Amino acid sequence: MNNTLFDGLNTEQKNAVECMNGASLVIAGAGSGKTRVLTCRIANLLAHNVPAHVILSLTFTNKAAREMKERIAEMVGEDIARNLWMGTFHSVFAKILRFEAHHIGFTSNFTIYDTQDSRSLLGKIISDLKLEKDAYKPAAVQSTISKAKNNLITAQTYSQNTDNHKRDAYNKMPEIHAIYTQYQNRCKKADAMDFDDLLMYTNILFRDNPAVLQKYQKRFQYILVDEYQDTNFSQYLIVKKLAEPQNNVCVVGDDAQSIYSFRGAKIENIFKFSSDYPDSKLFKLEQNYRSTQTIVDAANSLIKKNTKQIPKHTFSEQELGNKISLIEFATDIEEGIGVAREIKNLVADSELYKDIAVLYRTNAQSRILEEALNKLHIPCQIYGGTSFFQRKEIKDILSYVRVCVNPKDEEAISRIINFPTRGIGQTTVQKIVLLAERTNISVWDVISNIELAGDVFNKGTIKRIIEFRELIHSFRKDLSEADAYALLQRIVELSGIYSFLKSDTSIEGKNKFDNMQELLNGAKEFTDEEEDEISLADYLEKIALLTDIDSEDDEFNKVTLMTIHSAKGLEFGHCFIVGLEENLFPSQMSIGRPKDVEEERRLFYVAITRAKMSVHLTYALSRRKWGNLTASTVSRFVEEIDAGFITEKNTSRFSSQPTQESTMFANFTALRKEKSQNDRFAQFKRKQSAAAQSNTSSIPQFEPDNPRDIKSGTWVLHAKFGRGFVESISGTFPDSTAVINFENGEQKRLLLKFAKLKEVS
DNA sequence: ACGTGGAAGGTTTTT
DNA sequence: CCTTCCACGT
Repeated sequence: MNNTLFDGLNTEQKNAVECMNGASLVIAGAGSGKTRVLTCRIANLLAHNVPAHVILSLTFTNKAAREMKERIAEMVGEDIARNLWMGTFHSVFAKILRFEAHHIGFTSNFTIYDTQDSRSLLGKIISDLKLEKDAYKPAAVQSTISKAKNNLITAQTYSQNTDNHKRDAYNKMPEIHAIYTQYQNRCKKADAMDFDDLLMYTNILFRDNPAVLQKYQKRFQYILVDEYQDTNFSQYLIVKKLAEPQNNVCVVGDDAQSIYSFRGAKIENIFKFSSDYPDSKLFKLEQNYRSTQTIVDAANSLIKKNTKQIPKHTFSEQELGNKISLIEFATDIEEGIGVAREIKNLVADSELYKDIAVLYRTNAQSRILEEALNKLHIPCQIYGGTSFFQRKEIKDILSYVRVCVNPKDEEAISRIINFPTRGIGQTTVQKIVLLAERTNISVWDVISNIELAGDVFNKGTIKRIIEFRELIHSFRKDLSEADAYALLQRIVELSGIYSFLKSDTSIEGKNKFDNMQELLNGAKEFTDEEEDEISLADYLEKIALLTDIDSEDDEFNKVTLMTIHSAKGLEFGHCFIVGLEENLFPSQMSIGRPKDVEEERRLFYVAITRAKMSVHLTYALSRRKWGNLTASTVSRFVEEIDAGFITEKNTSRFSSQPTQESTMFANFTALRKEKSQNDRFAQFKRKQSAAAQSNTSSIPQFEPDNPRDIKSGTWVLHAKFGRGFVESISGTFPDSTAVINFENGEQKRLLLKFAKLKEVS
């Protein structure tokens, strides 16, 4: 039919694309062109007159969905591609749940609680139930409940099951069932769902409403699932139910890359696909088009050590390539510097920064690496860590929006009821919550009828609560008319957040103020960008389900720093995999549990196979943990790669002189205070406002230098103040300040990161 | 009600 | 090391 569709596909890929009906399992090794197969398969369906809106394609990140949509749009046109249902499980089914919310006792404006929100609620419940908080750690309780939800065990079934009771008693947390039950009640009363609820309630919706299920079964005639090896039971069942009865379901995955079991993912899903769908076809994509032969063979030699696998033989016909280098360092700091130096070497060999990635097991490792790269002036971008939207000031502002959209949102109310402080203290809040509990209404309902509780609160308190209520009411009035940006602007102003942050003159406070501005700019951009009428609820949902990978854009030439988990599905020319030490990678948590070590091994496999050209492994003999130096040994995984693929370089013997080392160390400890750089959203916005500022100035336009490069004792140009002499620089980036004597006679102390200075001779 | 300071406690990985 | 929690003073 459409021959161009199949151009350049190998036989197996072609077969996988061509097969339209029935169930198919595509085992796609790393770099085997699986995204291509998925996009071509969808394009092929469209070419056979399958309407776009009956195709549901579930991806692992929103970014993957966006990119796939773009590629399909190039093939079949934007008008058609836009009608495809494409996104993560969470975002697609959140959308559906909003349509169908009334069936399960929610409104379409329900809030999505993030990990922080749900943990905070759990903490409250634990203290409400008067349980020992030493035994009941919110994080542990949260993960137990999360696991239950991912296996579709509701609070009710959980409470009835004696096995759960036994296990919880063994873990010294016998009351988890009570916490779970109350947690679900509180969430429902708050019209809120956590991430796991999105999937669980989807299952409940389909289970209890056959007509609704039928509607979506009819709508989604073709279902595609990417990264199937990382689906959990809840997701598995959604797919299974929706696909019935035609079972036009195509799942793509690689058992060797299953790395999310901590989140409930079941590698078994991919193992048993063929028995779940007895008529299913199996396609194996075994040729790796991404990496050199050495990389593929080395990765294979590693993954062989795992016991249970779907048999496959992945191979590369690319060049043989360099061996994998292995470098030992004396300390974690030297490891960072060593990696930075190696990157310099690559760049000297005309490689681009953006084709290089540094991958690590834990986010905590990122700082030292970032410092080292900064030190050698290597541009880099960190993904993950505390995201912009999780910062306190941002969450506080967004909590106002959340309360406007859904006043029952208890977590949001408790964040803002006394922020900025308006004389409604802890005791008052506790009383309100207690009253809500006792009368079985929401916290907002109590606030709405606070006048009736004259015996519980004194007059002044009631007055203040009413003021708060009226404030929210005034925002809600504008909800339908004002766009996200306009309302946010009103919120920060009328709530007092604007003046509160403005009056905080500490460097931290300035940072927060700046973040607030960035949030507003981001909202403006969002409202401007979207063609359709966008509600605040949409804005919130977008933010709630955002991943840091989602906001990635490749236009900057920077080295990528990220966890291996985040690197899933990505590829880079050259990969540095750092911290290959026992108890770090494999993680300490996994050691002793063979199943977990296998997952760590798969994680290492994923890391290696991200690279096209070269892989560099590093480890340090000592590493700082909680401020203490701890000795470490090389990871078992390194030795599991066939030695023939590795060349060893030992630099720990050539480490710097003690004196140099100690000064270097001192510098780094000073640098360590550096924070908040790891946020691409913020950086992106900073860039934008920099551009905006230089346009409005009366001084000739100029490109500011990197603020890190500004030295004291030099002449600089400032957009507003003109020429000036840098008297001194103090503090560490990004909080470093410069005292500058300007030619107009003014002396200013400026935060370097905002000052937009350019050195002049 | 609210800010401060000192002590304790906490690290995988993420939608 | 860095964050969070609690007790105390205002």
